[in-house]
Amino acid sequence: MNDSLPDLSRLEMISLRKLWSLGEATARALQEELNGDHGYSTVRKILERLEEKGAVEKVRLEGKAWIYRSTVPASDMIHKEIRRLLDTFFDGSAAPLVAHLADMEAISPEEIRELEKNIDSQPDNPNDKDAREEKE
Amino acid sequence: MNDSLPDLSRLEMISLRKLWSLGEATARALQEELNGDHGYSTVRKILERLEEKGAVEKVRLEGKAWIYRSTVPASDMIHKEIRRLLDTFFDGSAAPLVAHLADMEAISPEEIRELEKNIDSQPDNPNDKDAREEKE
DNA sequence: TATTATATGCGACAATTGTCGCAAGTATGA
DNA sequence: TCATACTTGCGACAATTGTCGCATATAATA
Repeated sequence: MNDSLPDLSRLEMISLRKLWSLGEATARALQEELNGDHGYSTVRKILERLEEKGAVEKVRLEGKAWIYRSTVPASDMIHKEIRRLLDTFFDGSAAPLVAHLADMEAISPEEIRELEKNIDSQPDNPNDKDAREEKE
Repeated sequence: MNDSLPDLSRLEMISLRKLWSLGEATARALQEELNGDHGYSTVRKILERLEEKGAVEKVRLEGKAWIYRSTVPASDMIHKEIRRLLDTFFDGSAAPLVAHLADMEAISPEEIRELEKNIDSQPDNPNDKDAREEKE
């Protein structure tokens, strides 16, 4: 039901993902988790914006530094992104994605075929817009 | 192979995708294909930028209007985007994506299990000697 | 041919995104 | 207690993205 998940930029998404993995972290810890690909100030700004967007919260202080934690369920956000990819490239249907996955990963064709059958028989993807339906 | 695919914005991606479907199209036709969600000037600007990025070319004139066509293979671009999603959320591995897909689409568990096995046995995860985690 | 649509080339702009720098506050150890 | 190390709070900026408007050019047609 979380259709109110915030829109995040690519870097914000990557950062949030790291937070999910870490559980919680200081800006410094996150910066390190990002392999130093981004400066400390940059990471702090990202965290600041994630907080503004309501995707993260300052939990408490560890010494002098704030500790952050994600406030959005990983699965919800991931589903939303998968949905976006599905909508963008395949009119919302999952079967073509699996086909591409097979092409990329060389998954055995038989299983893919069965899988596709199952996906196609699902009453879940009208062309797009909102077909937000879940069960959690 | 084509790692030199241009980085496109969300709207540019959506537009390019429509061009793949249409084969080729004028700015006007594309604008209509986008369901009027975006103004004519906006669509023209998107096309202009896609051309600057080398993702699209002006093919010829139809009357007074330019006709555009994608210059990048759909599959390459789609693979790149799938890869991005995989890298962002699953350290590059496809199995978790399929699991989420199953959760979203209610694909039968058995087939997913087999599929996952196949994906995991593939040599697809170079740079990331990652860790397996999440899935709540 | 003069009018009327419709395109084009370009410029403009606000919002978003990725990047930093710096003054000022604070925990810690010498 | 003071210096050192590390934080925070903010501001700044350039690049990107999404959106348009307008003057000019041109095809269609009255």
